Amino acid sequence: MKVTELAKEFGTTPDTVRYYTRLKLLNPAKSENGYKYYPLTEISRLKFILSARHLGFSVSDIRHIIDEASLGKSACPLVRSLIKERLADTEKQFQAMLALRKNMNDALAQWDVKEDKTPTSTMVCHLIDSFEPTKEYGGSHD
Amino acid sequence: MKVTELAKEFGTTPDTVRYYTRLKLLNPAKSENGYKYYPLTEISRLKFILSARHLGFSVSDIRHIIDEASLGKSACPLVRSLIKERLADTEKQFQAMLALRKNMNDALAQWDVKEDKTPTSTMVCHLIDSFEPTKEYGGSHD
DNA sequence: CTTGACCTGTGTCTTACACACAGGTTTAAA
DNA sequence: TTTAAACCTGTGTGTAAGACACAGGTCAAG
Repeated sequence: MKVTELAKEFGTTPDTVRYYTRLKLLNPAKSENGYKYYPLTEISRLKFILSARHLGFSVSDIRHIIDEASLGKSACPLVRSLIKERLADTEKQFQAMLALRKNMNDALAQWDVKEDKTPTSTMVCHLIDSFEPTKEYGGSHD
Repeated sequence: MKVTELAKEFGTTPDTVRYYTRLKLLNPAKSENGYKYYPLTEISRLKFILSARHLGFSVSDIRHIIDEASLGKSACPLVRSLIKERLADTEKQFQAMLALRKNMNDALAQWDVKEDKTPTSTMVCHLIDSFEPTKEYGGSHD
């Protein structure tokens, strides 16, 4: 399979396939014309990489996992351990986004009843300057 | 005020202050010794920038807002318009994180009852390979 | 006057690709 | 058969928002 074929097969982009290839996560054969051809092992490896990405693993994680597996060892323990870290990261980001979203919605609501004002030397926009986060609890969890 | 003082005052880092200064969002005076000194107008401008960042505006957005205000015009209409875009972006990312988090939790649960396996030429880790997203509805909203 | 704590600018690094570009290759039509 | 479209190649750069490094200047205290 060639780059674009492969990309389409798995619903990704040629650039992504090239990217992984650049990082040597994929190792295609090169035909005489200079084109890259991906044999079955590389095809299933791409599938693996994409699945792992969908599970929140970073490309660097994936590299470590592949390295482990290529030593003949089971990568499963590493995978189990890594996903817990990534889940914790995701949870943090998720909470941050939750708070951000709330702030944004609160701002929209507050601003609805405020008029526009012209700026001064110390005030670019009073909407933003006067916004208050509507704190519900003092964040003491971090 | 000097860089580090300013950063501490608003709970950010000197690097962040320097970054905004590099982008000319802040325009400190330079004293003879070469140090940067931030007068009151710049101090309140930093406060503005940080508030805007907390509301999900990008640095680029902020630049546009400041540009608008520096023409003497009210930046409020722009601000109202931009935050709606950013809120939509945030909502999208939020939903994506929600789905990711679910996938990760599902994976953890599924894997709990699976044993480790050694890799083969076409399988790096069966945990990842065999993971199924537990789709609840066919995502047809984008 | 020296030590240590601050400051300076500038340059590089990060993530996971997307996009650009100059040029080689293949394919299908003319 | 010529040629033009449609593919492919590697490599280089851009992205967001800073973090970190580094060589060197400056300042307060002992």
